[in-house]
Amino acid sequence: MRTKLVALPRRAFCTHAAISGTSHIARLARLGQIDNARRVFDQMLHKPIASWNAVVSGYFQNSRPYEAREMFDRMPERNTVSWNGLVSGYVRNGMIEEARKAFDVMPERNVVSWTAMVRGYVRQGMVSAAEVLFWQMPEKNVVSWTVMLGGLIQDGRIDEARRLFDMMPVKDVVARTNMMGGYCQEGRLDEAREIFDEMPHRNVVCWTAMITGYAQNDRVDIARKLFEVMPEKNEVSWTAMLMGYTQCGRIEEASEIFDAMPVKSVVACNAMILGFGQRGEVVKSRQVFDMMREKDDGTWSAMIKVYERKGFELEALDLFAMMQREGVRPSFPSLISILSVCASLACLDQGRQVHAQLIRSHFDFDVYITSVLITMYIKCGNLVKAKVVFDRFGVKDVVMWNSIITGYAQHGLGEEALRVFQEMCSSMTLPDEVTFVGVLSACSYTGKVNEGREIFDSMKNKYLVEPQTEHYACMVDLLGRAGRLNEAMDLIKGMPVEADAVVWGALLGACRTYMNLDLAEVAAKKLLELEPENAGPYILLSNLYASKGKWTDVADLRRKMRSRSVSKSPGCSWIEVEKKVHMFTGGDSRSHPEHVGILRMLEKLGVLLRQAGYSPDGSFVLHDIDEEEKLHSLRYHSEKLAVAFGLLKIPEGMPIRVMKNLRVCGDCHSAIKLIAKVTGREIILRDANRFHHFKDGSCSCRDYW
DNA sequence: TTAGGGTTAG
Repeated sequence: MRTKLVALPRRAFCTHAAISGTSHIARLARLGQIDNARRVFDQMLHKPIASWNAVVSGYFQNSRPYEAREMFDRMPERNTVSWNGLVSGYVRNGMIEEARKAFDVMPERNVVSWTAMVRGYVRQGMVSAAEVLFWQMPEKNVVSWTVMLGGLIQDGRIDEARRLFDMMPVKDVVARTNMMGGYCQEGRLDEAREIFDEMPHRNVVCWTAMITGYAQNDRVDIARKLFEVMPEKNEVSWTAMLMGYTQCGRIEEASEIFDAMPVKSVVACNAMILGFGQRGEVVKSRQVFDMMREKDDGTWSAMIKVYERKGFELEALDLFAMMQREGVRPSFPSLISILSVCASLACLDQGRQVHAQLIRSHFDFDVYITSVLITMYIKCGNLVKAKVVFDRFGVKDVVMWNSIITGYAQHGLGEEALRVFQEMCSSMTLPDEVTFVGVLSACSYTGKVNEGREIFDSMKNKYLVEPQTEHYACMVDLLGRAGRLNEAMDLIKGMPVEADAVVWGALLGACRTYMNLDLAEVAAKKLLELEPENAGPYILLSNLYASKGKWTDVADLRRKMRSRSVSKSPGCSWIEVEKKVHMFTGGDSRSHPEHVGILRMLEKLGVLLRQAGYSPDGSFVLHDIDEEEKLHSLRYHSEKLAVAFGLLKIPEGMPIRVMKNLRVCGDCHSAIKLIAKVTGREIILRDANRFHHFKDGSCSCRDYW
């Protein structure tokens, strides 16, 4: 009697402890704390199979498949759940072959094992393999049918999916929601709505799916009506509604939804950061960001992206540094964002660091991120490194080929670009419209008129790529640079689509080079109609008037600009020194702490340049100001300030890399050529359009830009 | 402790 009394609670205690240990492990693993989960497991005296299974699954859930396998191999005994955990764990980590091996050797299979394997093939996009397995299943339940249904939908085989759906012996909410979502994806809202209306029972998930369906298909107002009447809302449904508004640019309403949400989930906050960012309300984005107590990787990358897109590159970089200080390990999406920041800001040192992180996280085998990486190296002016990364990558896709072709084009390496293009074609990768923009601009930068013409013609005939305005713009540029202005004008007249600002801009640029005032006025007039707020055409035209000494016309233009409140966007240049970016605006060096040194360097250069026979070219200054003032404003152009600072700071033998937000001015171009000569330094300047490699008194663009 | 549906991001 006594033993019984004692034994019973003891056994009850033991079992209870074991169960709670197991569920504790599972909970920790779900929270991403797999190492703590492992500690709990190690401390357990009695380890039931379930606890082993929980640890194995936990490792898989946290993307540590090798440790999961090690635990599995060490298990004293295994049941079907253990084997199923192994199969589904491999599936979850995209290791389909491993999953299949485990599936083939497992001693006993049940519906779960089969379904996990079918799901694995679906996840890999191997839908036919999934179908084969599905029809071999000894027994199926609603879940297995639903997995197969999802596979067909994912494959875009929506009508086949419907046939399968009709064959299902039992349909529950999940299956119906799947079918409904499939129709929504295809834009077949009526069929989706029919399934929704005929559902015997609806839950939050299917209401949300229907709302998303309407929102994604430009029916956000219908979505809102459903949202108002749905019986129960959760964070996800609020977020879906919010997204519906942000995606169609209705930020006011998105913001209202956001304010009304009882619980502001991380996802909703992230969406709102991006939503405000879209409209350029960067401060509001930041307010949401600062308000969040809990942030995920998406939060950081959203805020970084907003900064990057809206031209707050330094803030983006600061935030990335802060993220790392707070110990947040950047994962795939934020690394992509920050690589784009590095590319647009051209901070090579930061970019290199990110590259190292990619290698450490094994992301360097991804085609997509590698293309971003190549672009980053190119935009930082490090073509050699870009090519090394490119060559090392195995099977390349169009985007990667495009990155390197466009890169060569921007650096003025026309021959190389064309060679890579040939290589691409013989590698059986079909060029797309982006490829041709790269190839044609390569021809244009190197003056290969005939090659360009041939390629332009082959686009349609050989590669079945319809030329778009960008391609016409390239051709206008190509002909225009070669001085064939009338041919360029004829091409524009013959365009099947309306010429846009880029096309007219190309013509205007060529008119500037060849001093053709008549055509310039035609192009500029068109441009002022198309983009009245853009300062570019005013400036080009006024430079043209100025260089012909027509100061009354210059004054007229300036009056027009003022009355339409158009202002010249201030030119600025920057340079990275020891992982810090230094920004300079024209005429203003005083804001920099080392302005005294910079001015002294400029004085010194001035003497050296005059000795080398340099005379400043005042035609590049917009205003009709007196000669001396003009020369003064030339001397302090932002690119010159940045170059001077680079000469002070960058060690001898290292190239000086300077970036500018506008096109380099002609005077600076000739000055920097000479600076490269008299100082014996290599200077790489990235302007808004392309790269200039200055060495020994000449530039890689051969004065043709 | 193992298999299915709705929200963000590149």
